[in-house]
Amino acid sequence: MTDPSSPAIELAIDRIWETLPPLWQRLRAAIRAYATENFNLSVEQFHTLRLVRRGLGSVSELAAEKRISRPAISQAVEALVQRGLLSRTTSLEDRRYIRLELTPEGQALMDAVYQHARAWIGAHLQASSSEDLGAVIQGLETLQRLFDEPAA
Amino acid sequence: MTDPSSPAIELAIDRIWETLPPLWQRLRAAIRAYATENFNLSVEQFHTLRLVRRGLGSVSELAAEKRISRPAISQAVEALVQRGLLSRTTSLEDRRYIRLELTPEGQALMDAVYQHARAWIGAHLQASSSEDLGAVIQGLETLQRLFDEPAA
DNA sequence: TAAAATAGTTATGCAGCTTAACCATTAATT
DNA sequence: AATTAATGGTTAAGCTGCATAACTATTTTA
Repeated sequence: MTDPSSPAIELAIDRIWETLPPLWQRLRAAIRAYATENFNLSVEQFHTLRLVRRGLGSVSELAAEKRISRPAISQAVEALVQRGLLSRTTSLEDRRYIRLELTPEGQALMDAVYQHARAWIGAHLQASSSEDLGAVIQGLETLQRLFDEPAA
Repeated sequence: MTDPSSPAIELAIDRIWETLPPLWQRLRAAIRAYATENFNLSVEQFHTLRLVRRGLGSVSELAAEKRISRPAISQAVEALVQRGLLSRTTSLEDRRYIRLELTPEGQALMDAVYQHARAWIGAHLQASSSEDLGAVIQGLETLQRLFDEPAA
């Protein structure tokens, strides 16, 4: 444990502010440039499909993960179903529950976009030493662990 | 330099994907909960004010930093000027240029919200060892450096 | 069996972004 | 010096993504 107002914490807070928002903006911009142009897919739609691909299989789960309302996800899912990228299947055990899955077309589209996003990230990481990569990986792992749960 | 398709790069890419979006979502949610409730200020408005506070002083600079269109920033700025949080001053040297500044009220509001956001981050970092903090700081510094420029 | 909880949708409205078209001012071209 | 191009900013119209409120359908609980 560390003193709440220690200089190290202050430093980390500033670093988070200076790094996270711009990096996220850039990643979004890179995806937007590719996905909208080639597939007419928005960043948020990509994000939603990505979570389904990762195994989140219902409106409620998606809403919780993205920290937005269920209606918002419901509408986003509807559009993706209309486009044939997602499928909805009512569960037989619990008929309230509607399972979401990528269609084959959705799969293929995600493979392409995800591939491109990885290439974009990879292009930046190519200029890095192995020490750099280690630092990035370890720093992000630590961040993930620290922020995974609600604050103490 | 590292091989573009090395396992370490792949690992870093996955880690970025798994960490960045959820962390950003959570930070946004924390700001939203506080800033909208107490000041009726949206996350994007906060973000814009924050950049002005950091020294970005024109519509074009803000648009470039946020990677969005000038009209979008222009409208956002207009709303903030209406609310008395930002001031616009036409430059005397170059009369196309309109300098943006926080008003005293804007300053005060930013101090309060920023303070709260820092507290939110700090609350998570309290549970961290000094090694954790070091890893976070170094990892983010490295990320910032690697992504600061366009990809090679 | 009635009440409460859970999963999802529909309706309505607002905020924030886009592109296209525009004005004003300054810099570059000739 | 006059014309053209570039820069900084705004206005207009339209779309996406989000919110809350109110609703249906199903399952759980009391």
